[in-house]
Amino acid sequence: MIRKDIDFLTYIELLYKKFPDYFILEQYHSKALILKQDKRYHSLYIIKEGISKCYISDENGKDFIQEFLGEGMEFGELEVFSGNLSFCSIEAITKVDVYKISHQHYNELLENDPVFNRFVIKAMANKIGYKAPRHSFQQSYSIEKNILKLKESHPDFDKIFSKNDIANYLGITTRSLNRTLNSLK
Amino acid sequence: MIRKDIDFLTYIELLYKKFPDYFILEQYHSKALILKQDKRYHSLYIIKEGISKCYISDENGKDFIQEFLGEGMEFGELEVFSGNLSFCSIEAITKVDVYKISHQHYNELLENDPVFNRFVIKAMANKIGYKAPRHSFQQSYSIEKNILKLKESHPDFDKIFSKNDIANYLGITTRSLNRTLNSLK
DNA sequence: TTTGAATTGGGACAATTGTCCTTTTATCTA
DNA sequence: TAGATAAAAGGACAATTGTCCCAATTCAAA
Repeated sequence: MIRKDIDFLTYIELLYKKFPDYFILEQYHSKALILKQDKRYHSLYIIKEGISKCYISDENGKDFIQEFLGEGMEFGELEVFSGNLSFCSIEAITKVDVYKISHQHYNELLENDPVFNRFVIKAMANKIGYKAPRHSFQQSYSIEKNILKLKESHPDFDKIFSKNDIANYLGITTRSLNRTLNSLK
Repeated sequence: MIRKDIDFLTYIELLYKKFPDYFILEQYHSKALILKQDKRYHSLYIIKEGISKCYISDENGKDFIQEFLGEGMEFGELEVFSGNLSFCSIEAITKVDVYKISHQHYNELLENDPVFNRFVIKAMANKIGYKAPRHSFQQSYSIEKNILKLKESHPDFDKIFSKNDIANYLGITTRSLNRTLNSLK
C-alpha cells in the first residue's frame, strides 16, 4: 500500500553529498499540494521522509489514488521522458521532506552515472509490476476481499488514512467502504 | 487500446543489422502462448508484427487483460530488473513475429548504447503513464462510457477482438458487455 | 467552552452488474 | 455435408454497489 525504495534513497543521499548543488531540500506540510495535475514542471522529487498520495482527478472531481508514496519514491519523473504535463497530483499526507532535482541534472545523472541509471530503471519496473496485479485484483474481487487484503499488509490502515482516501484508493464510495467494514466486524 | 512503439522498432531493426547474433527472429501462430505467468525466462521479446494480449490470470481462472501489444512493444523486460518470475502471460492474437533477445545481450545494450537505454526508459515511462489513467477511468465510469471510449479510438474493436477479450480488458463479464452493447444500439 | 466545519456513520431506495442457464449462431474438422 | 465444438446472445433473478440524504461525532479556531 505504501511504496518505498530505501536503496534508491540511500543512493540519492550519497549523490547529494557528492553533488550538493544538484539537489534542493524542501519540506511540505500535511495536505500541501506538491504537484498539480496538468501543469508543466521542470523538476522532479524523491521523498526523503513522510507519506504522500498520488492521484488522478477526473472532470467530475472524483479522485483515484494510484499509490501512497513513502521514502525513496520518486515522482514527476515520467514527464522528463514524455515531455507531457503532469498526469497526476501529489499531495502530502504527513509532513514530507523531499529532494528536488531539475530535469537537466536528472538527465545528466542518467547519462553519466550507470548506477543511478539502473536504479531509475528498476524503480520504473517496480511501478509497472506493482500496479498491474493490484488493479487486476481490484477489478476482479469484491470490496470485502480487497479490504481484507489491505488489512493483511497494513493492519492499521484505517488509522493512517482517512476513509475518503481509502475509498479513493479502492475506487469505491465511502458508503460502500463503511458498509463492508461493518460486515467484517 | 493497441499499444505501439514504431520508433523503438525501427531502432531494433537497425541494431539487428549491426548485431545479428544478438537477436532471434521467431514466429507464433494465432493463439500461441508466448510467455506464461509465473515461469522463469532468460529472454525477452519485441514485437515486429502482429497483435498479442498481455493478461494476468487469478486463482479462479479469471483473466484480466493489461494491454494489447502491437509493433515495437516489448514484453518480458520487467523480469530483467526484478529477477522475478513472469507476472503475466502473453498470447498471440494474430500471427506474431518477434525479436527475441537474451537478458544478457539486453543488459549489454542498456549499458553500452545510450540511445537504446533512452528508448527503454521511454517505453517504460509510457507503460506507466498509459495504465494509470486507463484504470482510473475504468474504475470511475460506467461500462457504457468505457465502451464509448473504446469505440472512439478503435471504431472496429468488436471486429478485431473476441467478446471475451473485450470483457476481460474492461474487467467485466461478457453478459454485462452484451447488455451494454445492446442499449447503445 | 462554544460554534462552525469537516469527517464519519448509516437508512432507504435505485441502478448496475454478476450468476446461472438456455438458446442461437458461427466455426472447424472428419 | 454432418456433427462436434466454440463463441455469442440474452432471460430471470440475486447480489453488489452507488446515490441521496441526514444524524452523530470529532476537531480546531475563536
